[in-house]
Amino acid sequence: MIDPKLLRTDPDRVRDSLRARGEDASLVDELLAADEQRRAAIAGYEARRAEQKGLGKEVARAQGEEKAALLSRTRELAAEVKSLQAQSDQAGARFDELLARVPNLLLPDVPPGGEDDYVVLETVGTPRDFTAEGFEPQDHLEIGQRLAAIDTERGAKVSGSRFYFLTGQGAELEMALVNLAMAKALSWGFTPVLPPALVKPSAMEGTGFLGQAAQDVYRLEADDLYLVGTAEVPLAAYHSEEILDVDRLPLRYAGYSPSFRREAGSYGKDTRGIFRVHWFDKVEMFVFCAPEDAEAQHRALLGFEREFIEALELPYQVLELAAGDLGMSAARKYDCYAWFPSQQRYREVTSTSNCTDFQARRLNIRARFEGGTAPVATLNGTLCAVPRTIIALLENHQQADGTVRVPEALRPYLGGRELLTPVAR
RNA sequence: GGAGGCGUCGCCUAGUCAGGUCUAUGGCGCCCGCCUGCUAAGCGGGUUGAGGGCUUCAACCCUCUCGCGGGUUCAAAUCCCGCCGCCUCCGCCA
Repeated sequence: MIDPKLLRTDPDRVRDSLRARGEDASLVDELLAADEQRRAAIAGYEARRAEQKGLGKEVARAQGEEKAALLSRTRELAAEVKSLQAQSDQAGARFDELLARVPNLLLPDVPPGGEDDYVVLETVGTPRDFTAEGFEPQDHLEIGQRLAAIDTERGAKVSGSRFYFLTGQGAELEMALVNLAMAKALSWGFTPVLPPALVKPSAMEGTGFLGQAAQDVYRLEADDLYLVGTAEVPLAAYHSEEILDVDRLPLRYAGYSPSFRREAGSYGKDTRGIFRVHWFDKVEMFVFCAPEDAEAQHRALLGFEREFIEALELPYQVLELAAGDLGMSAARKYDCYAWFPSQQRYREVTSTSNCTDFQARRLNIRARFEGGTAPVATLNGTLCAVPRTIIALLENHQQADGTVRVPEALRPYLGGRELLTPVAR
């Protein structure tokens, strides 16, 4: 959530942020009205309650008739206090509910517009010219099937559409990618984490995934648990309700976990292969830091993502997303899009968000700064989303003879192998 | 799944049976000060967190906070109900 004090001190800033995201700014006026009601109700309750407590002490001291007289007075007061408390609770709940609907404030210079209004910050590397090499590039599914690495047919048989098995070299590839990613993260000072993939509603709510994104989340009705769509959720909630040691910030974690997404509303989109699936594994970076360090940490996360993509020798672009495409929690977001030869375009492989203090407020994660405790900033970034990374690898490094070249950085994690080779089935 | 025990302001702890100056005790740790060749000890004070009032700051004041949520009562750390977590034992299982 945003800082509720801002509503009173700088409501126009909140309005501007809502408008830039393409949302209705009248929410701010509703909130201001609700805030006033809430404050009045609380003040009324607190005054009466103080009176009641004072009388209570007199009752404790008094004896006999005096006590009986006091008791009859305080009985009336008790009823009044109870009703005032109910009013105050209700007004507070109304305010909280409205406040939870406000998305994070944008950072300066976030590009205006929606999904298509991203800004390409940089293009790195050059897509291969397969025509000049004299062969037609195949798409990842054909390559994956030839290598006996990807099996979507049996995925559909066992689990339904948008499911797959990684087998043989495909399974080895995931292990290699994850090990490379984790080794790099470790060298950068991240703490490796294997988090739970099922979380309570509070964790989902706190990370902002039960807002507009709720229809994309799997829920286990019988146990009131959610399947996480990213390790960001358990990693963020890891320190919920805690006051962190400011001297140990930034805290940086690299979580490896499965990710589950219903992909509601994407029917018919990216149906071939493993580009858009209901389940995949991912290594996710997560940072807790002081608010003033957040932008620097964000640039660092983007740098780590780029280093990983470059280690895999993939051509890519760095994008800054526009206001309307940030999601509820992010104040700024950078994506890396890798070149996909079969589609002749760049597609998303990583994404990093600066959530400033938005998630920390919801999850009650603070640190003791000079001048008191205050929410920290949280940031997240994809290090390796396995299926999309596999797609990019297979397609970009395929060769005319049907083999796939293994980039040098990955070889140590594949027993030194330089090539993935077709397997008869 | 069954039985029992436990959960108090950083850590430990008193208080819960017999509801009321509990405005939560004491110790450790930590912070500030005094004292002091230095250090230690000693002495004095402070030390849960949140929201609000006053507001330049500080001091001060109010409400909430004894795992969480309800209930009983004029009044709940204390009584009742539900839930969560931890520990011990039993059963089942990768």
